[in-house]
This record gives sequence, structure tokens and C-alpha cells, in this order.
Amino acid sequence: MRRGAQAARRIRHALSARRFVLGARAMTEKRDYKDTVFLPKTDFPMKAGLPQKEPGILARWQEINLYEKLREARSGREKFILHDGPPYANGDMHIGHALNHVLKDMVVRTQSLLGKNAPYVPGWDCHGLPIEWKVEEQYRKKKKNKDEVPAKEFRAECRAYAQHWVDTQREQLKRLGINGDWDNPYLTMQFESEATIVAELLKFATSGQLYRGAKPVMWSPVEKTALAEAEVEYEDITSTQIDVAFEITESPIPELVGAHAVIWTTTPWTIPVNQALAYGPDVEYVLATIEYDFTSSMPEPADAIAAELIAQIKAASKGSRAHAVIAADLVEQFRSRHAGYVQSQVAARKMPPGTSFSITTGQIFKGSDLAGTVARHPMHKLGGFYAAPRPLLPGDFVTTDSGTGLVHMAPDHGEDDFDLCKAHGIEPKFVVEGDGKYREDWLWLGGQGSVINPKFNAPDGPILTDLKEVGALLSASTDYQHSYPHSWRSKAKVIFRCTPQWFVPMDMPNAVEHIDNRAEGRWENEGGAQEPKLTLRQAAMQAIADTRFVPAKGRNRIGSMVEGRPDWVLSRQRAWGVPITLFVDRKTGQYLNDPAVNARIVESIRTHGVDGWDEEYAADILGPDYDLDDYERVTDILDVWFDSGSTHAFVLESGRWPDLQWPADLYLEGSDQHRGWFQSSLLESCGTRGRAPYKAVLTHGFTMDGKGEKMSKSKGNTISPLDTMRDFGADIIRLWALSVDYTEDHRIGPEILKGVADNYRKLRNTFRYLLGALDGFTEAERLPVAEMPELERYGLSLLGELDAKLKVCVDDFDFNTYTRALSDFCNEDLSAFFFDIRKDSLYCDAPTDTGRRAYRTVLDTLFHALVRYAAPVLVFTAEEVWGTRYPDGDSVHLLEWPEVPAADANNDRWDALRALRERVTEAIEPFRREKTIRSSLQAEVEVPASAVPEGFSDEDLADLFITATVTRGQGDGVIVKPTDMAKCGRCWRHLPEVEEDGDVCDRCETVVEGMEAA
RNA sequence: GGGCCGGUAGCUCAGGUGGUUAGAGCGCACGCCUGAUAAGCGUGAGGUCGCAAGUUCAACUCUUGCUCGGCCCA
Repeated sequence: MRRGAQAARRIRHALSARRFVLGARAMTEKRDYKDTVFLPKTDFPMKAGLPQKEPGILARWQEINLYEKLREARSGREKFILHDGPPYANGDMHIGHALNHVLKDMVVRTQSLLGKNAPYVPGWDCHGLPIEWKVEEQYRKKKKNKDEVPAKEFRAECRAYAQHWVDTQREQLKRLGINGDWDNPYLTMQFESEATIVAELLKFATSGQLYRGAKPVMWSPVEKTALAEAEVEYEDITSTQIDVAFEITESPIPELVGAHAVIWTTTPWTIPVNQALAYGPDVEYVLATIEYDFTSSMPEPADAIAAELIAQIKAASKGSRAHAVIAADLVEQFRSRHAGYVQSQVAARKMPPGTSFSITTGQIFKGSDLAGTVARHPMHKLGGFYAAPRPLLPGDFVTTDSGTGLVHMAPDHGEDDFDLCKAHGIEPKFVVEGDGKYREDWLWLGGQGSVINPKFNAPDGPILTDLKEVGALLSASTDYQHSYPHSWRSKAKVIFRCTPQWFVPMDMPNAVEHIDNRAEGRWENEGGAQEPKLTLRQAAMQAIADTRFVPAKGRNRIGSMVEGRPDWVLSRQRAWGVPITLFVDRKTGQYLNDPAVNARIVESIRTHGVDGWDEEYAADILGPDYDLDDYERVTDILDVWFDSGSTHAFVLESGRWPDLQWPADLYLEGSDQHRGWFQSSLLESCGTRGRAPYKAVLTHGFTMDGKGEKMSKSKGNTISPLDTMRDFGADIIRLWALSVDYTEDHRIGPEILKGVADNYRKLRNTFRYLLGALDGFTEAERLPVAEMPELERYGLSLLGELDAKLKVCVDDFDFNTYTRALSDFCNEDLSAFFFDIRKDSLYCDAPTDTGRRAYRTVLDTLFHALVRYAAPVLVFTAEEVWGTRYPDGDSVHLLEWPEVPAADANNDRWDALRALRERVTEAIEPFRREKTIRSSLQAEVEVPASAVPEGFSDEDLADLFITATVTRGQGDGVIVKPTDMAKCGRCWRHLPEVEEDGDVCDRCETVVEGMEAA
């Protein structure tokens, strides 16, 4: 494969006159041939200076309107729709946003590179509590009271606040190089969006998939409002703890009748709302006997009369025993609490001095044996609510960590309580009002409270006084320390309190028919076999089965969540959000379901935004057929998850972005969205359309610090993408995001970024070399593949392999393999092998030499392929590379996936050759160590003939190994010796025809002559 | 506390259904080159495969427990 002139070169020329002159000159001053060597030439700088350069490139994209240009270029093509999940419009972009958007951008750009029309419409989530908070915070600074601000005005300020962060984040994401429809994003607070969200809600209403129920929520009696989990902080407090006896009236275990179930609680105020007791089915319980002795400290009788008296007292106290049911493991704890209580009663002179008691344990039984047991409330004598039986119910949440192993249930005031009671048909009673007082009409303690007042719950407070009086109080002490939720704002204690809420039922068989995600049109094909209507849960589970999950474990995750989730609570008692636009009939409690009214509702929202549901419009919306006085206008707003769950409707389906279509090909978010957006979108869409709004779901893990730990401001281990862009450039963050395994949690830190930067430099230098080596390349120089030396064809074949690999990576969204394959190719196949070997040809062969032309043709092919492969990753650098070669050309990002010419090469043969090459470099190494050989060009090498793949000549091998000569021997080893041949002054090869005084070889002589003639 | 996920060289990652001395690239060290030069080439040193038991002739690969970390929930 070496040039045909090879052999001829080995024949020494007779000295030409010219050669004589050269030689003579060399005798005195060696000629420097550097200016006759074709070194790479380019303006493309080695140092990137990305932070300075990127903004300019960004400005150019804006100027040429790259996004629109790309839409035009791909119009009519097959579509790929990535639907953007809306980040919350609050705060600066953080590293999680950066990763997420880089992944999205990579997907969109690679799909576009494949020729598809892949639009990207970014969006923001704009309603909700955190924004309300911030606006309230601003109020507080200005000493303004939120309650005095008209709702409309308050919402306007929330809107302005959200818009500010939308604008901020938009600029930050643009800076990251994310290509999208930035001038026309979707916002959940756009009137169009709000109208569609309401329309979607009304679809649920129309199909009957809404009901009003109750649920315990965190409630602040001080602020008289429900709180979200995030508005609550936990603080250590000391509470009253009490043990209360509930007398058992019925039980399958006869011994238990008449005994007392003992419960323990730290919220005495919930006892008046008690409706049941809970036991742990697997907990071991014991029937204990508590026996009192009031006489132990009685004085010795002084006379017969005293003796008689004492005998009477003893007789009277004989029956002072009680039977109690307690978890076996907790008897001792109970004993000590009770002892403390008895002591305090004695001290208070409520019990005789010296009163003592003993507890003996009797029959042991399992919790599950308690099924069917019924107790009664200590205040049962009050009748009414208190006369009803209190069943013992099995609760998995019951533990023996503390208390008595029996838990009193107030469904109004605890989630476990609520769920367990609901499962047994026991409904909350709404006894505690918003201000923390019991209802006026309540039988026991009506109108009293507030329930969070420690005095109210104290041993001498009204509740415990009454319990004591009926003999139900077994202990009370004000010494229980625990952490308890407080309002973040008022710092006051909060309570769990049931309030009416709107729900979407998961298990009502009323959802629309399920549509298979994978095979649209299946219905027609299967001959009209109508499947039964499914529940929302069933439809969602089927949709999950129909969806592609990347990575596959996502299916499990969301599946188990949907399988077990409770009904969807839609309502929030808040101001900044989309209203639940229902009119409820005051008589029947049913919400109005009139298409004409619904249409007017949607229209009002479209015109006025969320203000369109305000009271002032109600009568007009309701219209002449109804009397507003007959209806309650619901004032709750929607869970923001319903907003984002509806984005598919107002973004993909609305027609506002003609390039989009429903359903999306892909949703791509962090793994926390299994509970969030993936699920809300799934439920919303299954409830209204019978299938998921996506065909595939891709999830990524979270970004940790360099040690694998969560980032937090307090730990000071956060990495800001804004800082990183400023210091390193957006391309570095992008390369980082696409180098890590996003399917798991992954890391970022100074060391990792340094590694990424190293990797970047290698890619950049590869492009720099290509640009330099291709200096002056024209179409005329191009050589057909068939005429190329085998090494060039092998190079193309390697490129073909890379190409195929990258395509698989794109299909699999496997970007870490993508960037690695790209880097490895540049390092191993190009820099250390192909480029190194062909350095001689590029530098020293004549420009017209076919071998050099072949090489440069391949370099050109490599350039066009690599710049495209790199473009979705290093969006700025690829543009810089492209612009350097084609200053007047269009953007690199308009290009499509490269055509890689088919090149046949027997790669097994080449693998063997490269293995032998490694053995050769290894064998030369000792000589380099002892400085006998410096450059490998000084080595004469003998290799085992058997190790040489067929078809390579000795000259080929010398070229490939970059040595002076290669010969074959019969031995097993590689033998190296320094060459005696002189070094060509131009190409530095050691060749037999070169004179000792350092003149040039025949090839170089011809080339130089050619140059000087020109 | 519960559900799910993960822990392979300094870094980023490979290691079908268990089978010889656990791999790659980068980084690092050393050397070469000084005509890709804050670049290029070569060689080399780095790992108790989170820990501990167990199953097996054999475990990074299977089981259990623990530990560390993460997400979601309580």
C-alpha cells in the first residue's frame, strides 16, 4: 500500500547538480526543511474560551432564528414530540434543571439530526403555594396584610412574580444552549391554559368522576387555614400524656367483657371525637389485673372500735381491682405511668395516703383475636354520639414502640384514623371548627377550646377532669417530649382536621374506554370487541403496561404507586390557582352538570383568566335557567398537579403550536416525577381520554455532590450551573450531563468537571487537527473509496462502526455511551492510530500524491461525520468548528445525520495487526528508557512472521508501526535494534538512501523540487 | 419507620443466563517528541468488585443480614 515509488527510492541516484548544491550547503549549515513541510494550518484556537465565545454564537442563532429555520427545514417530516414538563417558576436554574434540559435538548437534537421534525416547546408551572408565599413575604416586608388585599389584586401580583422567574429561567436555559421555541413558551397561567384546565376538570365532572369527601389535613387554628406539608415545621414540645380506659362491652373472648381497653394519647382533645379503637393484628396482648390496696399504711388498731373500723375499710376496698387489656411488651411502661398518677392523686388527697397497687398479667392473646370486640366511650352516659359502640379495629400502623398497643381512633384528626375508620364505614364528624373550638352544639364540651391550648389539655383541664370523674383516667402527666408540627409562619401548633375536599375516585368503573398505547387502530382490527369500562386505576395500570419506560425499572415504580394510591384530592383552599368551577346544589349537594353553563365557565376563564370565576361573573355564567341563590359557588382551587397533568391538553392538543401533536412520543423528567407529573398526566389523560398522553417515559436520577451526597445550601456543596457556565462554558456542563449515567443518581464536583474539561479538550483538538489538516482541501482532491489504500478504507470502516453504534445510542437514549464512544474513537482510533500513522504522509507527501489525497478525503469524511455527531452535545463548539471551515455556511444544527460511505475492511485482520502493533511499541520501550532509541522511527524491528496478518508488506508494517524497518523472523518475540540508517532532514525517517550528513530522502527531494519549481 | 433504587481502579463507565491472573477511556507517574506544542506518542503503577455470612467444585455476578447514599412516602 505504500507508494509505488518506494522501491525506486531505494536506488541511490547519481548526484544531480542540484543535489550537489544542497549537499554542499548542508556541510556548513544544515538546511531547515520546516517550511517545506505541510503542517496543519487553522485559525481554530486550541484554547476554547467558551464563556466569552458562547454568547456570540447564541446571538447569531437568535439572529438567524435557528429554531424557526429548523422547523422549516424539517416540515413535513416524521414528527418526534418531546413534551416539556414545566419547571416551577420560582428561583434560578439549578443543576437538576440543567441536567434535565440538556437531556431533553440532546433528545430533540439527535432526533432532528436523524431528519425528524422534533419541535421543543418549553413551559412553566406558574400557580401554587410557593409563589403565594413569596408574594406574602413581600407583603410582610411592606407591612401589608394579605387579608386586606382583594383576591384579584393578590393574584395579579402572583402572576407578575411568576412571570419574572419565567423570564429569568428562560434566559438561563437559553444560555445553556437549549434550542426551543423560547419566544412562544407555554405557561400554566396563560388564559388559554387556564381555560383548558377548567375544561379538563369539567370533563371529569361531566363523566361523574368527581365527588366531595373529607380528608384530614394539616390545619392551623391560629391562621384558620389548611397548611401544606411544606408550610409546617417540626419543633420539640412537651405535651400531656394520658392513659384512658374504654370498657369492653362485647367480645368473642368472654373474659374480656367488663375489662378495659387502655389507650394512650398525647392529644387529650381528640378523646371527645373518638369513634373507635385500633389494635395491631400481630401484637401480643395480655389481660392484666390491677389490684389496689388503700390500707397498707393504716395504723395498728388501738382498740376494738378502731379495729372494727379498719376491718370495715378493708372490706370495702376489697373489690378495688380492674382488668385491663394492654400490649404485653408495654405493661411495664404503663405500670410506671400509672404509679406516677396514683402518687399524684395521693399527693392531691384524692386517694388515701399510702395507696398502692399491683399488676398481674394473665391470659395472653394475639391482636387478631380481638376482632369483633366492642368497647364504649368513657362518656357513654352522655348518650347520643357517645352512646354508640366503639369497635376495636385492626390497624397495621399500631406498634409497641410506645403507648399501650391500643390506639384510640378519631377519624377527624389523623390520617391512619381516617383511613381505618373509612374502611369500616365510620365517617368523620367535623366537630372541631376552624378556630380550634368544638362545635357549639356538641354534646361534650361544645363551644370550648381551643384544642391546641395546653391548659385545655392539662390534667386539671375540662377534658381530664371529666374523664377522672367517670373513673376512666389511668394516668395523666405533662411531661411527654416529642416533635410536633407547627405553622411555619405563626409558629403555633397545628392539628389534623377533616375538611371537605373534592376527589377523583380511583376505583369507580366510569372512566372512558382504554385505548392501547402501542397499537392505535387495534379496535377496528379486532372486530369491534368492546372492552368494558374501566376504573381510573385500571385504565392507568393498562396505560402503564402500554408505555415504554427508559430505564425499564420506571414502570415498576409508577406501577406500584398507582396501584396503591388513594383517590386524587383535587381541592386546595388557596388563592393562586385554577378554580374548581362547580356550582353545588344547596339542596341535593350535587354539582351542576349543564353543558351550556360549562361552556360559559370556560369562556369566562378564557376572557378573564382565573379571575373569571370570581363572584361578579357567577350570575352571568349560571345564566337565566338557574338561581344563584340555589347554588354554592365552590371557592377551592385545583391542586397544581392537575394544572401540569393537563399540559398535554393545552400544549399538544390545542393547535397553538402546529408542529406539536398528541400524544407525545416522550416525557422526560427526574425520577421524583413518578409521583408527580408522570402520574398526574397519566391520571388526567386516562380519566378523559383513556390512555396515557405519552408513548414513552424517560427518567433520570438526581445530581449529587462529588462524594455522592445530596447538595444543600447549608452543607455548602452545591454546584451552580450558572457559575459553571460562567467559569467553564455551557458546553462543559452539557458534556458532563451527557457523560454520566443519568439512569441513576450521579455526581458533579470540581474533580469531575476537570475530567470533563480534559475530555472536551481532546474532542476540541481532534476538530482542530481536522481543520488544520484539511486546509485547502477541495473537491478536486477527493479520491474514490475504491482507490484508497487499505488503511484509509479501514478508517472509514471504523467510522461506520461508530456511526452504527451512535444510532443505537440515540434510539436507546443512551447518551453516556454516545459521548464515550465518540471520545474513545477520537482518542484510540484517530489520534493514537490513524492520525499518528498518517502524519508522515500529510506532512511530507506531495499534495498531488494519491495516498495523501486518500487520507485527506477520509479526513473530510471524518470531519463531516464527527461535527454532526458532536453537534447535539457540544452545540457551541460544533458551530464554531463548522463556521471555521465554512464561514459563509448555514448553522451546523440544520444538518442531518451523515452519510458514511460503505467501506469494506477485514477488521479481524486489523485487530490482529493492532495487537501486533502494541507488542512492537512495548518492545521498543526498553530502548527508549535507556535512550538508545528516542523516536520509534529509529527502530528496526523483527516480528514473528506468524503474528503478521496476511496481506501486509514489510513496508506497510514499517509505516503502520512508525518504525525504520520491519522484518519477519521465525521466533516468537519482537526483536528491536537501533537503525544505522541516516535520518532524512525533512521527513525524519531513517532510510538507506539518506546520506549521513543529513540530507533528504528521495521522496522528499522530489517533493521539495516540485515546490521550488512552482 | 415503610416502599423502591444504587454502591466495580483517583474520575467517568464496561463487565449475557456464576467459571482461568476483573476491563476501557481519562487522570496520575515516568519517558519520548518539539513540524497538532498549554498539543502529539509510548510505557507503567492503581481495585479486600460497600461489609459480613450463606448456597456452590466455583460468586463482582445468586440468597440473607448489615452499612452507606438517594428518591418517594409516613
